[in-house]
Amino acid sequence: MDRIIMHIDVNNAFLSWSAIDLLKQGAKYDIRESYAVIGGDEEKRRGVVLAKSNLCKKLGIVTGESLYSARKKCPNLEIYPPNFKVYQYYSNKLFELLGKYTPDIEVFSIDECFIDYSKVKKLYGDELEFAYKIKDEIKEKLGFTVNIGIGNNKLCAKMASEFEKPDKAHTLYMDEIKEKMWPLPIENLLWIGKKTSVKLRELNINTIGDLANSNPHELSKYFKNQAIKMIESAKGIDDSEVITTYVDPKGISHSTTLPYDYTNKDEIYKVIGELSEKLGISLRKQKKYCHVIAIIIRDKYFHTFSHQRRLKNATDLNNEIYEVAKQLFDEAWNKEPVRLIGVRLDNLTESTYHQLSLFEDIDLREKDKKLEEVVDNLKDKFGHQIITMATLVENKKDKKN
DNA sequence: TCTGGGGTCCTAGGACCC
DNA sequence: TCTGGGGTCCTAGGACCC
Repeated sequence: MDRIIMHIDVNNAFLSWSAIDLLKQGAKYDIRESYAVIGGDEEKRRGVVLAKSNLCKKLGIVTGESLYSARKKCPNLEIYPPNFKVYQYYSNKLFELLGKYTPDIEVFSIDECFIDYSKVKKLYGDELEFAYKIKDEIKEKLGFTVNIGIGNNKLCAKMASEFEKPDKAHTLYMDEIKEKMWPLPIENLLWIGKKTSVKLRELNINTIGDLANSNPHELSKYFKNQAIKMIESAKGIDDSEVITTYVDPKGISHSTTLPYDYTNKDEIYKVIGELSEKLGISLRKQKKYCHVIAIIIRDKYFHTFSHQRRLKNATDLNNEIYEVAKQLFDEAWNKEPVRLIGVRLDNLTESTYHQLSLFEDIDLREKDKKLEEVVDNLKDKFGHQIITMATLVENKKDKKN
């Protein structure tokens, strides 16, 4: 039997959710109806568009572009800061509402999910009617609009939700692919980004239909193994499952764009310390250990590179992460001023017994671990500012003196 | 006052082993 | 006295998604 999959996608999520929140706080008008974007702090050099209103979209403003460039397209642009607590609140509300109808939901991101409707069709009947009902219920109860796409697999459902926006439901069944998907420009196809679309257009493949009908052998010359997958996508083929259970992350990372380019090693170490500490806390919260630590550096020329190392012994301790990350930084740094610094933990595993290296002091390690657990608890109770790693405290002392 | 932050997956090349 | 070949693990980088 054919599967029926739904993709639910909040229209301009961050902007819509901020709009509702601002109205609640007594705002005079709805920023969804004006030339507004949600954007990062330009003073901190995080000035990019995170979400835009439909009016801004019409002016060609896209997510991810700099506010500087967005303002050129719209001189009176209104810029609002993101509020992630509010976003998480409305995201939860959305998934709660959907959860009343079926537990078979794959949360794909903060504002998107898939539903395997095949499993509940007997209960709720025709999928398109159901989609309309749900989207109206969301609008009425939560105050924002969604698009719903329906297809025989996740790919088609997601493609369908991208059709006309906002506040719409669309179908893209297998027998509608030719008519509804093939005329679209190649850029619209999922997994075909900027780089790939440029190459495809050079090969005179301009629409999704062109790609679907291209010669796999010929295309393999340019895209190797990816070619087959690309053509399958263009034909609307996708057998990936809706995954309704929680999937552990394979790695975690934190990174930060610095308020100005850093050249002083101690200043950079301090940031690495803060990032390591955050990572250590979330690692211990998840009861995980990491086997690989990486440092990510972006220099003032926007050149981004990384350096990683597999550990002999997996760790979940701030200080061990910090020490390795610092070392990796020293090995990788090209001495150019640093714009962004990041730390990433990979190859996460469930708590594994710690294999002691020959000269390691087991008591010392146990003490470290106990200490960090105590600190975690204190932070939960009193907030983050209360305790920082010894090195950070020392840095602060140095500054005072 | 140009260009966020957090992920996943894939590929290529080198090291190492049999 | 002229260079195998397959498999696995590891690292770096790139492309894509939200």
